[in-house]
Amino acid sequence: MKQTDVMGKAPTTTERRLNARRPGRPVGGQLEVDREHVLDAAERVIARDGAGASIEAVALEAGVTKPIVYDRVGGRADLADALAERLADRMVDAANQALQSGGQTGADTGLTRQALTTFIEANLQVVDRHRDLFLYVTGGTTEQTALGRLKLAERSTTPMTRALVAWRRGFGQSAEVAEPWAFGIVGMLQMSAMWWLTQSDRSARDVADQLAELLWHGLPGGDRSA
Amino acid sequence: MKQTDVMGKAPTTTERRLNARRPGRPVGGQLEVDREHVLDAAERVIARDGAGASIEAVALEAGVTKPIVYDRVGGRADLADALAERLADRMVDAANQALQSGGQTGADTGLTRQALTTFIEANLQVVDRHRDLFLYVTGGTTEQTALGRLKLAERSTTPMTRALVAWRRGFGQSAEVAEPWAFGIVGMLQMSAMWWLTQSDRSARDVADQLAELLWHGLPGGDRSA
DNA sequence: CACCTAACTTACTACTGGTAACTTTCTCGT
DNA sequence: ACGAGAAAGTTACCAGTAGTAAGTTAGGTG
Repeated sequence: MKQTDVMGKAPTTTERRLNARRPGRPVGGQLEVDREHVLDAAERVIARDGAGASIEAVALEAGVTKPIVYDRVGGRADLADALAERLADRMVDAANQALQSGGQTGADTGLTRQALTTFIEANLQVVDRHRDLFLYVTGGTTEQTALGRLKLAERSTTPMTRALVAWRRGFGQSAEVAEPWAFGIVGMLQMSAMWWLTQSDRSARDVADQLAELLWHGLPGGDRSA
Repeated sequence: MKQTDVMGKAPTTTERRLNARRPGRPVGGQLEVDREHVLDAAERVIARDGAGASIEAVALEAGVTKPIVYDRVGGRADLADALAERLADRMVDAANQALQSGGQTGADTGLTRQALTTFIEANLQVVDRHRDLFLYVTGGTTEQTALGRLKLAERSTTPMTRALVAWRRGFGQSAEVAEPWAFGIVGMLQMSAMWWLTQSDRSARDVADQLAELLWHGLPGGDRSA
């Protein structure tokens, strides 16, 4: 598998570069391997090999060597961070799309209970579709990645915080609760997703509806007495 | 497993055993190093060195060698599991104690908003007191430990699920929501704790009160219109 | 007493994240 | 035009970790 003679054909730069096994600066400028390329490869590896994927496997899948990965995306914690942002964006997008196709505009207009259910269900389905990525991102032993988990949350919560601020202001109520509420809700969604994925056989819609019920009416439910 | 209580005939049996550096079966029966001893050592190491503590460090702190740790508690995932159970128990205890000293009995009688705040605050304070243990337990890359995180949740949720079932039944409502609600609430608490520990300078009581507000009245707040 | 088993310790494997050192190509000032 | 230095790779390596196999001694048993 060692084709040392390079001059035979003139393959496209990509081909030759990715197979370059000899050290030294590559001919013809920089490798067209950027951050996104590596992140895509990482997602593929994680989807294939599970959440325990190693940096080396990512480099192999991306067709580059390890130091390239470190140059493009940074260390393992940074990789998890970047993937967390992607996943969070996908969740936000899915939720927005679901809300729009349902006739709800989500953030700007009044939030309804129905919209809340839709939002939660969309989130569950994204987690379901990217199961191992979710595990990879929410895992991580070092303190760095523990904070990275917060970053995923932050990315998810930023739009939610904005929506909550507007929502509360619309009722003339203090918006100070917006941030803890947003983090709390995201935590609820993450844990529920984990439970749903591994221990429950209910439908996503059922779980979403039940969580929406809690978030909308609160613990005492519709008719409270205490 | 019985810890063979050796007579005190030989002074410092423990001392000599723990310092035994020569291979072979120890004199005077089995080492009185049981699971609890190792778990205690693990907690000390984590409190001292942070969440990145290694098995080897745990073994050293416990005064034993690595295979002993593997024999007594199992691999790294099992260790995290066991510590998770301990932490969860401590949380439940703290919450119950706070509720009782506040005149509330928590699970059996009617739950009030005030009791909910107390409950949440007690949880936050336990996490604060065992910061690195919390990080250690909620971390972990492998799928095993990811499920272990669920185990922590499960241990916390079991009493809560029971309470919720009773609570809902008391209102003549379906108790099917109890399990997802319990997991969701625990997730909310975990994420909120993380946020509070690392990014917020509010008091535990304030955060607890704000989360209780959400869980009690729901998103629309006291006066809803939508 | 000889031998087998229990209960350790030592020493090792396999792997991982991360980095230093080296090699080649490009660029640019003189 | 040409040589020095910067740029952009690859190789080879290091340190540390989870987990285990093999070796060693004390205790029990026919």
